[in-house]
Amino acid sequence: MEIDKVIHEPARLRIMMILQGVEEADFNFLLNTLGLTRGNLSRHMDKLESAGYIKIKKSFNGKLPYTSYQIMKKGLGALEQYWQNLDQVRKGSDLPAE
Amino acid sequence: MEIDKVIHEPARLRIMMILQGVEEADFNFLLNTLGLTRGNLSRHMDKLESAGYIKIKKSFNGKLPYTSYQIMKKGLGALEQYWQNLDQVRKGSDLPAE
DNA sequence: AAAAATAGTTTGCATTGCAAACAAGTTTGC
DNA sequence: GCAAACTTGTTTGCAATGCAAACTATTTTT
Repeated sequence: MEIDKVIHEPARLRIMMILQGVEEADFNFLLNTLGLTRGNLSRHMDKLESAGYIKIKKSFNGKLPYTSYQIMKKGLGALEQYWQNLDQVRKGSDLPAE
Repeated sequence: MEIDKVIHEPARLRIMMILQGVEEADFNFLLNTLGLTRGNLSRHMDKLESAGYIKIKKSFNGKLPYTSYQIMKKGLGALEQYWQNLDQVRKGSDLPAE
């Protein structure tokens, strides 16, 4: 049993928990909600996209760029698995000779 | 609410969960149980000691050095707090405007 | 038209996890 | 009895990562 490092990072875990509950969320919403710097948020989203956990949707809001994010099936599955794995650790049932 | 990075590292979280349940555990027991390298384990234990979460007890088993570890009150508290914080994240109740 | 704001991205640094190399002694084999 | 191999850890060095400052590109304000 391996803890998923992509999800384990607290900022990304929070992002995944947010995305799990909504249709989609945009850059500024996440920024305000999480209190990260923009650079930091940008990198985290890249990482989540590289893992195939979210989709980045770029468009324009009027003339300004507008970026929003959507969790993907793979991301939902990974998130669920993550919590299950953590439950195992919590119960101690990840140790041999239980 | 801040996730405790000292505990958050999966290897150290497992170590803390083990130490929580026993009087004390020695180096080789942790080594075999967790499947880390010796160097890696040594560093993790240093980190936990620096945080004041465990006590390192050095003695001799016959003529060979023998190192064992014991969780401290501060460590127990931090571990409990850690799980509480993670529960908050899980419930989404760490977000503003809940 | 210059200055400030918006919306992100890229770069660079400091920290950290990890294993290889090292240290210090002990036991085994010849 | 001494060299080789084992035990028990620690230290060193590298690669990856989180983080914020600096940058890009465009738009809005003054």
